[in-house]
Amino acid sequence: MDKPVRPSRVTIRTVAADAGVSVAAVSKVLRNAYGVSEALRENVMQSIEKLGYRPSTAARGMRGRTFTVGVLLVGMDNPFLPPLVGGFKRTMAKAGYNTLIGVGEARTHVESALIESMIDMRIDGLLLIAPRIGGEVLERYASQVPVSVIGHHEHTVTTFDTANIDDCMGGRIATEALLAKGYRDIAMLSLIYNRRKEGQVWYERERGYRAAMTDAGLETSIEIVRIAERPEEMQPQLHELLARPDRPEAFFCWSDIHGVPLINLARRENNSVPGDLGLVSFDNTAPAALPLVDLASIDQSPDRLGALAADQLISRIKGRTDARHDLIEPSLALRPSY
Amino acid sequence: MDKPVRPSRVTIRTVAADAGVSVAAVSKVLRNAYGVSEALRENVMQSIEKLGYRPSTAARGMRGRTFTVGVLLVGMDNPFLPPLVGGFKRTMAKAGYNTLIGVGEARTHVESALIESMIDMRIDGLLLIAPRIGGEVLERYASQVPVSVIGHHEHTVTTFDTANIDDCMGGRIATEALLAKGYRDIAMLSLIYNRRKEGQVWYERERGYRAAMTDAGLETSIEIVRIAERPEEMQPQLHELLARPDRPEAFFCWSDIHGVPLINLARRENNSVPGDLGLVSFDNTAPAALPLVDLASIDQSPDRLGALAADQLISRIKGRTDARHDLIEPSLALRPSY
DNA sequence: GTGAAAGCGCTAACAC
DNA sequence: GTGTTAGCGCTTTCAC
Repeated sequence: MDKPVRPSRVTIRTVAADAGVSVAAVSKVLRNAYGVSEALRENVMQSIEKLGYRPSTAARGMRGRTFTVGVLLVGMDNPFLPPLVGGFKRTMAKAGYNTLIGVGEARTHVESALIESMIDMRIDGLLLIAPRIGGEVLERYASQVPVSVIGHHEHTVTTFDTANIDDCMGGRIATEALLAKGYRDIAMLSLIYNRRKEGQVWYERERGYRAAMTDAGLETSIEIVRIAERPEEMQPQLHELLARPDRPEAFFCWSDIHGVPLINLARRENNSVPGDLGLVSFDNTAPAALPLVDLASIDQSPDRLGALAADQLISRIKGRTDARHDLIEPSLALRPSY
Repeated sequence: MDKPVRPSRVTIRTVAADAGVSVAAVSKVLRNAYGVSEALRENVMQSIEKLGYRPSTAARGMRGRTFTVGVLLVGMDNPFLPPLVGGFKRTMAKAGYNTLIGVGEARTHVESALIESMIDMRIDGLLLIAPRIGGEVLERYASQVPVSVIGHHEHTVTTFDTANIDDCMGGRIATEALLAKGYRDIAMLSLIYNRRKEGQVWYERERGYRAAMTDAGLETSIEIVRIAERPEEMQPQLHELLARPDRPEAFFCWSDIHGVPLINLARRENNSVPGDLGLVSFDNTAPAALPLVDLASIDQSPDRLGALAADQLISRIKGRTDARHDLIEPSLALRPSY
């Protein structure tokens, strides 16, 4: 009474029997392998259709490919992710791959557990989006399965691929847009960090900001304000920032994660944006585009980025062993917030 | 050169050899089965630890449980989903289950393919969130794997479980909130549909709206405006609605999917909300809570809903065969939009 | 309490 | 061009 009753499964053997051929023949038809006559293929396909046969991914995983790839997300909350995953999925689907997603909840050990679990299911490839775990650990996983990483600049690594937008250039473009409007006292809103900053997207964006300020001869005005990521901590920090007597004229926000709450709070506290405050943000997510928000933001072409990572993964699954580290050019979604 | 080299895997046999016991013994320790001495268990655990052994989910799937469950999402865009999936994941994790997610892209055949793929991986259970496919097809899947469904009222079905908030009551609460403020000419914004309406959440919400209006003696004022879901089509329809000479005083929106764009557009076109227009929406997603939006919305307690579905699935995996159809009570997130 | 052995459904050599 | 067969890594009787 403890084991649910299931109708006995249609296996490759059922199909073989029905079509009057060997299991090897069926397997070959399934995998489009060479050495099957048109007649046999037709015959087998008919049986498959008739019996509603579907190969067991689990069993496949024990020998060859599962035709399934995994995606690891930090969390589901960032509205930047849906279009990215969409672009990835579509490209993988065209190549005949299924996509399964795991959510790491921004906790390192959950993330590792999920990655291992996917590897243990014998997925054929793995896309990691803004993983918390560092390069060395990633290399270990990359030795077990083809890996592509988005949101983590590792240009020297050879064991896995990376796809990113040029975050440094994005920071530069955003800052230069503010400079072109005449702002001079421009600060950047970035992230509080406790781990290594090299390779992090926000750090690259900081580099772009610094470069643009320096080129404009404003290195003395460079100021990076670090704000928490979790809403409860972020709000009071943003509030405090807006109340500063020496508040900068304008902010470049490393992400809409900070940018959208900031413009909301600023306007709510009767600052006109632009006017009292200039704001350019990063990621160009849906909330930034809401008419009541209307926040200028650097666009990452997330769908293209996802498709790019998919291309990398596909070619790596096919056998490529040298690394690709691709960058996409960012652009600014112009909106009247600065 | 076409096959990537992988270090040979640590299998159950490696562990058995290292610990000097049989594979059966290792398997039993792994599954906490009866009939293993404390000494043997200790011994095996040590080898597992030492070798960094992880059982292959794929191989497990061929015989027993995979300790993995699947979630099928319509799409990733709805900000209502992250907290729901979070609640589900956490409860499943406590029971020792991994959660993998598939995205159906609101297309029926993608959805079916994904469900079948997960079943073919031998997941132990399946959570379907607002599936496009109908009850009959769901029953077929439910015969292959334990299934729980959110966002689809099917109170009579016995082969799978459902977890929902009481959408009808939600519609009633929202409408009554508007009535209490003195609005009388209240319309509802709902969905254009081409498939069956029974069991759909928006239809349940419509029922609640109708009931509240009728109870208030306003059945003659009942009006349901149907709006498209895709942004490109939605925008002009909302615009047209706001421009109507006989525009109702207030709207109950079936979801923030319509509610958030509507309040944005209304204010952008210089309507004061509330004042010129009263608005109560449904789902209480993050964008509704933005200070510049500040839209009253029915809260579904998505985390509790996810946890509820997880409980259902766990008990069904354990062998329960009678159906559970649970409802959660909705509440109104009070905000000054009406 | 422990181990030997028979599969689970598939793929891929290899033989015919 | 087609079939035979040996596993893949695990679970699970059933002897001992």
